[in-house]
Amino acid sequence: MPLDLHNSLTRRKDRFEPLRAGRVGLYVCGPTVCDEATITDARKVVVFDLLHRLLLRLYPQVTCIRAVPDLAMPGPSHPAHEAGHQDLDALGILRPDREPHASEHTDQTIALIQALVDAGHGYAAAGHVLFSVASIPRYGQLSRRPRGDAEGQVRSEAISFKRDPADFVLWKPGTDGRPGWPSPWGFGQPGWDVACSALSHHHLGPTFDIHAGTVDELFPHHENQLAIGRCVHDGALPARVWLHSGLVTLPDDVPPTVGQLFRKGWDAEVIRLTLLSAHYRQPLMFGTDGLTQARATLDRWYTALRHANLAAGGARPAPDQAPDALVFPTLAALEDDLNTPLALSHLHELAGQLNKAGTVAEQTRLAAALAAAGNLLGLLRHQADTWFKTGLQNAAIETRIAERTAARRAGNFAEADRIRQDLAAAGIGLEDMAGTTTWKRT
RNA sequence: GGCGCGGUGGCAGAGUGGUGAUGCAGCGGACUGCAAAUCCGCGUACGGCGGUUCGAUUCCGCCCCGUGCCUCCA
Repeated sequence: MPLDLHNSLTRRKDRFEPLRAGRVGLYVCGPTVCDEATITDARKVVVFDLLHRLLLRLYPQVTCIRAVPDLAMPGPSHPAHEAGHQDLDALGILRPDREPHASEHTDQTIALIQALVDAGHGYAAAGHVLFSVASIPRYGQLSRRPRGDAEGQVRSEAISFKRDPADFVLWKPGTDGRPGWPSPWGFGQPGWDVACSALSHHHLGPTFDIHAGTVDELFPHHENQLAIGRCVHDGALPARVWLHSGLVTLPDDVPPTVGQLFRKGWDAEVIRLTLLSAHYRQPLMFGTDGLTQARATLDRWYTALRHANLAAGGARPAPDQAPDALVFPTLAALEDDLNTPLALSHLHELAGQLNKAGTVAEQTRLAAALAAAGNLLGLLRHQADTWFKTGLQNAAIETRIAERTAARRAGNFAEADRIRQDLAAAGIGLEDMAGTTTWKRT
């Protein structure tokens, strides 16, 4: 089962081959969970979590590193980090193998800067250390940006000690109030780009498989990491595949953080599905309409699963027993550059088949397959009945339903409808099945 | 201005050089005490103008619109 990924370096979809057979290193770059997670952060994290899960399924040994660039507010115990973690865990994110903090790798970062200086790629000037883009043959390879464009030169006058306007900061002198560290070049702090390079180098080595981030980081951040990486490994690329996820547009009707969405009552799976409803490289409009539609979609799938449970006398679907052939189309869609919209269409296909299934055995197979396919995406992790009943006063509702059932049996439909209406007003919808009545929040 | 990315039916959103996914909404039907759920059926969608081609939504050029980056900031 081949995996194809769109590589920003080649600007094509390429067949993925691990550098070392069976072992994959994944580095997720950029600002993550330094504060309460924003929707934009969440998209990146969810998308590359999906990739992480997929890699785990395809390769025996996967190392996922998610960098935390906390130079501005150092320390893994920063309270904001924990809040971010809680939200991300709730979204069903697999914890990366390590989440190195830039603030805890300043020794490695300084060593890396020193190595660059020693090799003639970095130079000190006015308390800074700068990377000399002229010292490598192909700066700009990733972003394909023409060198020396007019405006860049104008802006660079502010830092006139640069040898080349495109040179970027490896170390900068300390400023009052900001965290800093001692170094051979004085007290100060590392540039963001080298810090990330040091993290990936330290945890995954000089060359690893996949470097992932958002498009807005492509230039200059990733370009600079690429340049640094080349210098410490004889010109070889630090990562073979560079992935970029698209940005999120937030309409005014939606709060900017995941935590706020939770507080407004949006379920984690609804948020996750909304984030996966567009292909990861496409721009995503994250609005209430999208959330509403995602919830309707999950309701449809959970309804199918619930009916199958009922038919099977309460048995839950067993995703691990799903026939491979039924799950395969979903997996294949994900292996094709994480084509989540296509994968989701396969879930709909499974749900449709499940709804039409004639026998309990068939329903069991299809329910297992639907759950398994959903799990590939980190979805459908709840028990179906729970999905519809979360947070509600079950006992009281069951009593009312029993009263209504009695009324129906007695032919007192006026009373039955009154109870239905009462419950509907309380946000409870009733569903009369063959021999029983189920309910759900609406 | 430079370098990118995108514009698909009412909405969301894949995909493809030639039988036009999928979901939501809508319309018609089946089922139902009513309803819900479900099932069946229904839609001449590919920003504009040219070009290549037997044939383009899909390839090329130009234009329009939207959006991202253009540096040391996390």
